[in-house]
Amino acid sequence: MKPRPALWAYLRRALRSLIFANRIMRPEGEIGRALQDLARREMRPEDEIAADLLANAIARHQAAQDNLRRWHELTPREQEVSALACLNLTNVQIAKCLMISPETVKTHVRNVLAKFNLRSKGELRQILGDWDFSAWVEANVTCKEVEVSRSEEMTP
Amino acid sequence: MKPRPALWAYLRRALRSLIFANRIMRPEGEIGRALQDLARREMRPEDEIAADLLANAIARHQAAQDNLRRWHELTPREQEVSALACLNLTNVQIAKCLMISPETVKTHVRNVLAKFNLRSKGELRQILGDWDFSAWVEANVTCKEVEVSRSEEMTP
DNA sequence: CACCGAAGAGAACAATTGTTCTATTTATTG
DNA sequence: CAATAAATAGAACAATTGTTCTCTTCGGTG
Repeated sequence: MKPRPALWAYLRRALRSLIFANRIMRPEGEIGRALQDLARREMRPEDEIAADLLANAIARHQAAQDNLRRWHELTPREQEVSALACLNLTNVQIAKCLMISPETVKTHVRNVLAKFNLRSKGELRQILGDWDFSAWVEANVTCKEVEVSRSEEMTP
Repeated sequence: MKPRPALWAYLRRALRSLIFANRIMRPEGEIGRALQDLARREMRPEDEIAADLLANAIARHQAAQDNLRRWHELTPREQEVSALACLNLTNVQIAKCLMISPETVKTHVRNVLAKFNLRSKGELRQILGDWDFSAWVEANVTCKEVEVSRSEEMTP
C-alpha cells in the first residue's frame, strides 16, 4: 500500500526541514552560535529572531534587486556616472574619468537622483550600497581615476 | 533504561529543527514563498540561500549593534549632533535646534566622523542607517526643527 | 594654586555638491 | 524633410559640507 501523496509530501518536507535546520541552526556553526547569543541578549526564542532576520534580509535583498533593475533602466551615461559615484568618486574625479566637465557630471547626477527620487549622491550610495560596481566599471568604463578595490558586496 | 544524553539532545534538536523550519520555510508563508522565488531565480537551493541571507543579516545586525555602542561612547553634544544628522538635518538646521552656530555643528560633526573613521555625514548616515533616532531626539533634544516621522528602523 | 586634557564653541577658507538654466546632438515619427 | 523628445554637454549661481585653526570652560590631578 503506497503512502498517500499528502503524507509523502509531509515526510519529504520534514526531511528537508531537518537537513536545513541542521545546517543552519547547529550550535557549533557560526549562525547557530550567533543566534544563541542574540537569543540570550534579546531574550527571545532563536527561531523568532531567525525569522525576523530572514524576513528583513529578504526584504532588503528584494529592494536591492529592484534598485539594480532601475539602475539598468538609466541611460548609458547615467549608469556610468552613478556607478562611479557609488565608488565614492567626487564629481571632479568622475569628470576626469569620463573626459567631460564637472558641470556635466552634475547634470547626470541630477537626472539620476530625479529618476530614483533621491536628494543627494549620499542617498544614491545608500540604496545601491549593496552592489559592488568596481568590476562593472572596470569592464565598461575606460578610466584611470578609479582605484579598484573589491568588496564583499554583490556584483551587479 | 534512559536514553543516553547525546541521543536525547539529538532528538530535542531534531524536534526544534522541525518546528523552526516548519515555521520559517512553509511555502504558504511569506518567507517560504520568497525563498522559492529566489531559489528559482538564482538557481540555488533554498536552504543555501537562506543560510547566506541569514549569515549576512546577522553580520549586519552585529555591525549595527557595534555602531550603536560606539555612538553611545560619544560626548553628549556629539550624540545630539549625529542623531540629528541621521535624521537628515543640514548643519544649519542642527545649529538652530541646538542654539549654536553652524560652525560649531561642523566641529562636532568633524569629531564624530573622526571617531568613526568616516569621511562624510553621508557615511555616518549609512552606518547608523538602521537606527531610528527620532524617538531619542524627541526624548533628549528640545528642538522644533525636527519633523518627527517614525520609520521601521530599530530604535536605539 | 597651576597645569593639562577633554569638551564645547566658533570663524575663515576651501571643497564639494545641488539647482536652474542653456545649447547641441541624435534617433524617431509623421 | 521638419518636428519632437531624449540624451549629452556645459555654465553660473547657490547651498552645504569639509578642513584647519583658535578660544574658552570645566573637571581632574599634582
